[in-house]
Amino acid sequence: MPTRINQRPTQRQIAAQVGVSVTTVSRILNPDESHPERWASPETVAAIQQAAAQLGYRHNALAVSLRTSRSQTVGVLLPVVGDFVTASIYSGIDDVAREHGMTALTASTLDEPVLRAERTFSLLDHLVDGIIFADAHLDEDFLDSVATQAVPFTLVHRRHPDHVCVTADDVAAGRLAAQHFIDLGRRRMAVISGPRFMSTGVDRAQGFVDAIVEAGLPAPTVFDSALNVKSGGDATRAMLASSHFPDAIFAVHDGAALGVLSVLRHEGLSVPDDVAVIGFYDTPMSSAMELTSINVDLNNMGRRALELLLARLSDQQIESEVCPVTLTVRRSTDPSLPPGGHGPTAEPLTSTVQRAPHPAESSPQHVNPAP
Amino acid sequence: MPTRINQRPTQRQIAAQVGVSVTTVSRILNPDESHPERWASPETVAAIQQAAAQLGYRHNALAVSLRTSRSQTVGVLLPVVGDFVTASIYSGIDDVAREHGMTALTASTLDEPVLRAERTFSLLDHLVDGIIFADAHLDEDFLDSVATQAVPFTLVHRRHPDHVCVTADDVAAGRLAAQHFIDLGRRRMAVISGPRFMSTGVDRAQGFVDAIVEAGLPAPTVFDSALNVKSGGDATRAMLASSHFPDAIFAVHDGAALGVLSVLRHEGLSVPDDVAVIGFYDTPMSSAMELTSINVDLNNMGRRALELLLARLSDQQIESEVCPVTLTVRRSTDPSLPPGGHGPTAEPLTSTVQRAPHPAESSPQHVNPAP
DNA sequence: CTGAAAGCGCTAACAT
DNA sequence: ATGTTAGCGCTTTCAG
Repeated sequence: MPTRINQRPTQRQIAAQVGVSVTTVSRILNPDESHPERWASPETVAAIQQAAAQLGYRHNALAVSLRTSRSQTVGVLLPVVGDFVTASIYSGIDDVAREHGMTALTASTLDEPVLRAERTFSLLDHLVDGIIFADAHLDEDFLDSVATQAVPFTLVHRRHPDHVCVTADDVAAGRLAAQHFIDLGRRRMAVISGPRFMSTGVDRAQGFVDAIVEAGLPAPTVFDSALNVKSGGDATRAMLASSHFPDAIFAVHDGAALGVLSVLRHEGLSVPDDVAVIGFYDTPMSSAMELTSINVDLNNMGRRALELLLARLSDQQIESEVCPVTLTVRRSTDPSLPPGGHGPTAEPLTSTVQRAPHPAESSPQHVNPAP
Repeated sequence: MPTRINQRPTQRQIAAQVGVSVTTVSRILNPDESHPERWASPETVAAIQQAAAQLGYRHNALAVSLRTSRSQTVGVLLPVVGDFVTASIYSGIDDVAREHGMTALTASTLDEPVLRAERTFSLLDHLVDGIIFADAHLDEDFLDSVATQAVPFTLVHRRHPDHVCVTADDVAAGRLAAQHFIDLGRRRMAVISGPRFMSTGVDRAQGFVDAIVEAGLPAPTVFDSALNVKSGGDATRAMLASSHFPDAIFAVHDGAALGVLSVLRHEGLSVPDDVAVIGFYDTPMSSAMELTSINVDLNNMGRRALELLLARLSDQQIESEVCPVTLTVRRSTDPSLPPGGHGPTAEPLTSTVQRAPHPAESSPQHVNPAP
């Protein structure tokens, strides 16, 4: 029984107990793939394994890292923790990390350069084997300075022209939204983008504007925003106050789109009759609010970002990847769809435009009388 | 200029460059609080500091930890990463960690016992100085087994009877919701709680039921749910299908409340005329949806959880803490309030019940014509 | 004021 | 099949 209460058992303890050297213990506890398995006699192996189990031995990750100068750890820099987008990306990263017996250390940077540098260095202090940046700024040169260090990295979600990244096909997404509005016969478009340093908003807005201009329609107005509920609402109020009132709004973030819907509703405007709205990320809120939204597999983007990084750590050549996007149509653009929408969010299919499925019947609910 | 491209500089390099021993370098780079500053001659100090700066020296956190058996690191176990609640708690923890020059390592457990154990051990392998569990289960004994290790821990958000924790005043919150409904003249109440192993839902439902029964009203029905949009909607449909249709629903999570609102709306029911709704956590969505919600300072809960843990690490005696809750009233219970609600979420005041402020005028919006 | 020596827990040549 | 030796980068007695 592992009744030890204070000290983690060491290989030395095992060695002493079994009567062998620490080297042997180390070898047994780290079965080397290359050499079959004749590193020790069956008895020794058994004895060591039994002692290890009995003492509750666990590797000291720090000692191993120090010795091997490989920490089996990757750092992940997130702009914020706790929003649907970064959480989904992180989740994919974390899955891959676990599959490879690695640990993902996270840090949030709030998109503040000082904090970002501080946290990056902190990760490096912990000898991370690599870093994934989910908070790249288009205009920054910080990443170049990181490239100076011996630690490889990849970017995810937001791109930077000079580095390997895994992004959504943001330009295509913008075009997809534009085409949908055009198909619906809308003429006066607006797009709520994000800060200029985020490639996501910039690229989406670019694709949106391009497609509309190419269609011979008036160029849409682009609003910068902070990509949250409040700023989405603010942007909408600004639109309402302007002379150029739109009949279609594309918000590059569902949070902002919620702000849009909320303000429109309270101004007595009908969605989609007066204004059609498209959001981004197809969050659970999208389906609850029946919001047409663009879907991208964020989880998989995270996965790929780490997989690329690991490939890079194995000295493979790696290249940027662009992930496909789809449009899930709901009642915020197409009132002919059946109401509801509390079923599971539509799965992305092979086609780029799909209808939301008829909401699934509610599963039988376990009801409990009050105690 | 730090043009090194491959190796982190070590104290040995500095020592060699300056012409002193590593011991001296170490002393200078770790100014000891107790001894004023006469550890080295001013020249040596200057030379070392200059060399360190020039080489871009940084501590090797692993080596330091291994030597001192103090990692300046705490582990945080979250049920999920990426939801508003855990993110807010984590944010408070992270702030305190930074203030103390520590690093917070996170891991998500999805409330799965196997994953939780695995991740906890992984944290211990990294020699964390302490752990904060945000994912306690009421019925588990896993924490007891962790207590066997030499690593101290605290709980946050969810409580466990046997361990120190920082929680919201969940029972009071339930009573607050009940009293508000009672004041509004509602009679047929329901509460959407969470899984039975979460103290949060259990305690809130308990307070809610108690207050209602004490008021001489019929005991509310308690629905278990997964505390997300879909399950909130499912529970609502179950209510609609039952004979006991409520005129007031308390959901112990805003996500579930969104599902409630969504289903009610599509069933053609008016909120709050037909059904009043109260949510929990006062998320940004609350104000966008004009949802009356209970507010608790999650960020501060996180702060306190780590502050208590640090106190514990300094051998101080620590005790559980309960954080106050407030009710922010919006139109989902009180239609007399002005419409809107896109302003900032109401700040909790000293009183326990407050009205949402009149929505702030939208700040001037920076509008950019399309490029 | 400074240095020599020991060692945290572990792995990796290099023996034998 | 196993042990010896050396050392990752750092801190910490203990001597000078």
